[in-house]
Amino acid sequence: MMNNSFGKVRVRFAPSPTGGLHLGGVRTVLYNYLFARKHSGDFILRIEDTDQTRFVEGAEQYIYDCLEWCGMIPDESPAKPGAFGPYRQSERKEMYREYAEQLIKDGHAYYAFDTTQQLEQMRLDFKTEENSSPQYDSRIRKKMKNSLTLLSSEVEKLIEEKTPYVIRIKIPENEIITFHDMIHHEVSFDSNVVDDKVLLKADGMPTYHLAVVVDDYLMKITHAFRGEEWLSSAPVHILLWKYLFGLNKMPQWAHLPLILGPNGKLSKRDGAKFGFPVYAMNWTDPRNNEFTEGFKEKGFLPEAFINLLAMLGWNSGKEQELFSMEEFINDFSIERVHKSGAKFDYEKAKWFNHEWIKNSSADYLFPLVNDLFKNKDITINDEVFLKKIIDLVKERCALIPDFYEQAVYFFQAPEKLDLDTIKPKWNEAKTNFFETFSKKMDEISWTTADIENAFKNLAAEMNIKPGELQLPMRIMLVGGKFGPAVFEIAHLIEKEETILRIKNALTLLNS
RNA sequence: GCCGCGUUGGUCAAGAGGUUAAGACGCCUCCCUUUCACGGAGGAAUCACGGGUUCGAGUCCCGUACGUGGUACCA
Repeated sequence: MMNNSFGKVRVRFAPSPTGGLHLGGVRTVLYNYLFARKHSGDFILRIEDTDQTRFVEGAEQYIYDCLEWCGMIPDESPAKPGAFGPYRQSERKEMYREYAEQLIKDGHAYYAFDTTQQLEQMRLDFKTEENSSPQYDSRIRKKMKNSLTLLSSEVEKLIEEKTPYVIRIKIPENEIITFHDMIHHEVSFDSNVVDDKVLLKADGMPTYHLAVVVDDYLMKITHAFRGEEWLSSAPVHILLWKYLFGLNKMPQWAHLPLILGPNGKLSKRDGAKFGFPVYAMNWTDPRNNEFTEGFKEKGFLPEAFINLLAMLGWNSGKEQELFSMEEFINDFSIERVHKSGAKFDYEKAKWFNHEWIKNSSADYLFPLVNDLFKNKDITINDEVFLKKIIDLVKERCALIPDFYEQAVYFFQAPEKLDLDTIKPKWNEAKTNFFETFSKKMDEISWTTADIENAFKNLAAEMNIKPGELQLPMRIMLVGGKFGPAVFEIAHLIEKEETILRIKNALTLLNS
């Protein structure tokens, strides 16, 4: 897909490094990434750190880590500069001013000297019932302290005296600003309800509005995808493009629908409240040590995370729900992204992960499960054995940590036995059976089939239904009512361990 | 308040004027399995509301309601 005067497709993800990367953010990256790959374009990471008061230590590195975990490495970024650097807006500070000055020269912007207090006063003074929050607009600006109301000599004087000022865009009156959005199609705004946004702040830094337009131009961005929360400020950006570079050079816009929580917009509070992660990876805010859980650490596979995110707001039109990144790249189209926000459903998210775990090989899962056990102080020496166990239990695991409960009894005797389920029906005959069975084990060649045969033959001999013995056997070995075939388990934990666990259980049952 | 955007089962969604309104998650029943899961077969459950347009509307138009975003020298 070609765009305007540029050849190659270039898209960007432009987060501000303020900490955490939530579901919606990752999905924005994803759609950018898929689009870039689909059209053999470039995927750029630009750090939008123009608000120096919100800088958070480690936040940029965290973004790289998340992108790497998800398998979406940018082609150009602060860490891997291309030909359009620098890639941090704070390092581009000097580039923005000339564009702001140009706008003033052309009559599309002006200096404003109002202090914060004066702005607050204005909002108070002009507040009415019909207008609960007055904006700095075409009507109000005539009453404020700016280069539109001041004499040019006064303006020069103020600037000479180093009076702090900002540069504001001068929104035209009575214009309908219309633009095409790849998802929403035609969107239009009345310029009379758009305010004169600050373009250049008193500290010389641009606001998002100026920076995004200038950088998208300078970086030759062809398609700009961002969250729908930006739709309301789109008219400012459109105007800026028109005044600065020409609408024909403007990237195509796509405003992505929001991802919602169980009641309304998704917040990190929802995570704590409903017990699901909202960030890609664990994040601890260095300012207050506030911890927010991540999908990675919760036990999600990155493939599953990507998969579930992609399906939240986009659909291929086919029945297929499980997609690899390659398949997504192949099938993705921005036109099929939905207009409306999607509510995040943790149950469905787990289903995706479960499917991915089931479909993953033991080789792939091994490092994750191995780490899990290591963190629980269980060292596994036999890699081949663990992989066998992984294949045996993976269909029972929705999240990686589930492997612990589902497999720990292969490595150590269960700490607690669910005796309550067998005690009511326990009797001497059963004790007798298990004692006899333990003694007979030496005669059994220790294969799953032989154990089962011996077990069933003895049950028949002693006139007990095998079914009444199998559950007790399971609880003795596993601790609870779960896990794969019980004779398979006996086979895998070996004869001595089997005898030992039966013996211990018998002691408990008869005490 | 004002402005923008949106609205198909509880959730994700297919659907682009004529369908018995797909499919998935979750829930329920049954089968498989004398465990749990996997797998298989069924089931309950939806076009926000009201007006138009049309022979015919989930699909087009208008209004209302509801949701959501913006309304910062934050992004």
